[in-house]
Amino acid sequence: MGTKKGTLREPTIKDIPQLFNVLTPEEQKYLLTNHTTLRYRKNQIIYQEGERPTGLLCIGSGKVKIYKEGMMGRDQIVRMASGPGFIGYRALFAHETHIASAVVFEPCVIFHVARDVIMKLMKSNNDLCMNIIQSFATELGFARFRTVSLTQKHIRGRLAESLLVLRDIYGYEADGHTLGIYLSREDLANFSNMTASNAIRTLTTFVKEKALTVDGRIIRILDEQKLERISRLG
Amino acid sequence: MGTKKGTLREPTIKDIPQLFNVLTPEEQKYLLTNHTTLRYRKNQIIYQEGERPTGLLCIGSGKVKIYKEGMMGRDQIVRMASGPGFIGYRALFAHETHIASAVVFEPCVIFHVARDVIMKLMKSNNDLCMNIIQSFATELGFARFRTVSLTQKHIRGRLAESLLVLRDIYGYEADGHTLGIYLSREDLANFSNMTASNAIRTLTTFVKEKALTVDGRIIRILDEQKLERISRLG
DNA sequence: CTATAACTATGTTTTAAAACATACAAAGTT
DNA sequence: AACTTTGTATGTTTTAAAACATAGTTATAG
Repeated sequence: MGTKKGTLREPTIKDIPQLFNVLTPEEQKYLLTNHTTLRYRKNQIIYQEGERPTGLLCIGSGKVKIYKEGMMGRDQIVRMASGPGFIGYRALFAHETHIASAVVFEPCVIFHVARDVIMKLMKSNNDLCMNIIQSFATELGFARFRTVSLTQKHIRGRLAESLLVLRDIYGYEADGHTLGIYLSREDLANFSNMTASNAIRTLTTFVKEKALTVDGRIIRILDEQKLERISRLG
Repeated sequence: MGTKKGTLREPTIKDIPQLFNVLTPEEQKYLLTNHTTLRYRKNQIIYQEGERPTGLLCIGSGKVKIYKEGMMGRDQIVRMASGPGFIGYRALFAHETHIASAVVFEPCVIFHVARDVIMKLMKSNNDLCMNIIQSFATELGFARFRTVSLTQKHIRGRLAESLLVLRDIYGYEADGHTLGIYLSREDLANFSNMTASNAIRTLTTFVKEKALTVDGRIIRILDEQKLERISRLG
């Protein structure tokens, strides 16, 4: 659950099991000499809406925010990602431009596997295809689930659910209560389909109801059951 | 564009190009003897939320509504499908239960390819994998796009967009104006994230604005430009 | 062929959430 | 240190959409 892993040693592409572990020794060798390692710092843009993907991107470590620009400059965060996993692969495989932007939230090590290289590997290795299919299936399921929540739940329910989703993705810090991601109120709002004002207000009421405590961007969840109840009924 | 195709002759699994055309003659033979053809009539349930998928389903002909149950029995139509294409494959490849239900909207011929059969074909045929990946990529893109629309656009914009999406999927009848799908006001509402009352009301205003005419479930689009404008700005 | 249910239509009321308006605190710059 | 920017907090107003109410209309079943 912790987020320390990346601080111990820099990850390599071997740390992306859904990519590396299914390859034959031969293919592994090929991949090792045919990828690049990119390092990003906070707020750097990995790719932007409208750009053409050049290959498969794999998060080795770090945290990434993926968002779409909505009406009147109101962003919608469609996904918060962390390693190990793929980003930007939808556009790659749909042969389209990116429909969302990816920006670094916490320093990242990212591996870039050029289109031809990943295609060649996929041609020779079915398990890799199946893993990519699995990623798609999971992500599409999550997208469906969230669409219903974001369109039908009320503000309290949306925010409570978002906090629980963030817990599922990033877990807690060592104390077992502090959310492992430190979003601004605005990002939290953009992840929960509401305005920043309402995110702030609603967080405040959650604090009053003793479901959590807040200290700047540090959110400590005190009562998961209560949040789950709010998420379900709100 | 037309919807007549199915009435001329009953489709076979050969009419699912993304499945059949990429197979070797050998594999085609195997598939031909290892699938079942299912016929459904209006309102029949193909699968339901919570059920476990048993194989890949391909729409040969007909129209299918795929929806998720939301809060307080309010359904959300996540997709309107027609042949040739896959349905229910997300759950199959995610190894999960269905997260949405599929119900027949217009009489369907559907091909069922058992899990083991499709898996075997995918193991031996990469182009098939790539086609399935392509389906996922397209559908995920659509889901993302719709999430932003359904959460951020106002009622008029959502309804206008939904009508244009339905046009893209089902096209027009021979007259070049009549939408090729006849949804109830409630279905239209469930596809546009609004209540039936608001779908009715908003349709009425579109008629007054001469963007379309309505006769029961028959919708004739008169001014696509106007709808596009409403979709963009609303 | 009536009865019952499902669908469509429209007016009225209520409510949730956005928009707007300040204000204060923290962080970063010059 | 003074200044600017950015993020957080709260109160007030406005508005979009839901909820509610009622009624006509069309299907469908007994």
